[in-house]
Amino acid sequence: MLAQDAVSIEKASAVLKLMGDKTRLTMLRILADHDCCVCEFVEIFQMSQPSVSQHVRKMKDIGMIKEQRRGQWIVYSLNEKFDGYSMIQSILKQLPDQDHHLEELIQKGKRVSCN
Amino acid sequence: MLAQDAVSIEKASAVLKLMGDKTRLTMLRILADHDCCVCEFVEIFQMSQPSVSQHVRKMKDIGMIKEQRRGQWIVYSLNEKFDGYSMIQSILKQLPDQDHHLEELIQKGKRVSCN
DNA sequence: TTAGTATATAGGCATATGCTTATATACGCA
DNA sequence: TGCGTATATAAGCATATGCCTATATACTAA
Repeated sequence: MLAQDAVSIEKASAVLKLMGDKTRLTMLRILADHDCCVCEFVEIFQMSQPSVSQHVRKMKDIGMIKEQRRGQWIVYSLNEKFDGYSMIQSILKQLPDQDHHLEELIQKGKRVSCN
Repeated sequence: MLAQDAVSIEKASAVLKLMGDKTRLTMLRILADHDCCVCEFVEIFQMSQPSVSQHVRKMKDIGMIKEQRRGQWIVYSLNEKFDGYSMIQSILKQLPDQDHHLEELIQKGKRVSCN
């Protein structure tokens, strides 16, 4: 059972490395509850759009998150088919939810995705 | 229950950052089953002793591992009192055991600690 | 087609990281 | 005490990382 779910050290270290950045970890924790697009992350982290795009790209490249175009926006979400998905989830569920960021976003009228 | 065990994003990202290095992650996976000293890691990773010491130091500084002098050697082990301990364990148990490294060590007659 | 918005990519820069060699410190034992 | 072994620290270097600005691309809607 454990062996079945086992992820290689190489893969795991790559995943953990990406999760070792505070910004990305927060993004992932948010994505665990809410899909988001780049412009929402820009607002939440008060960071330049290219910086957000780069963080998102790294996570997408490795397969942790997936994208779905929705009109003008590209909505990102956790990729439940990623073979490190259960590890990611087991980590994220030990972190405090980041709903305050979403609430702030809504208050500002900047929430885009609807889920 | 989750909230009780929750680790801050800051703390978690610091832990995950350290775990995001393949060498350190392997060390931790080994330590989950066997205490080890620096010279054993040097043998296992075929890496300079200062490099090993630096990896170990980072993990000790943050509190993930603890040390115990045993005569000439300093034996390192996971620190079960670390407040991210359960997160670390939940990650490590999803990784393949690294017993082959220990076996090789014993075969070479380089195993030091006895547990 | 054109303007506006969302996102991606390119290039540059400051800092962080991981490794090395050289050296210092700590302990065990003759 | 003095030597051998184990570990830590210092300094240097090459590469990686995360951020920025500038610019390109993609889509919507007038």
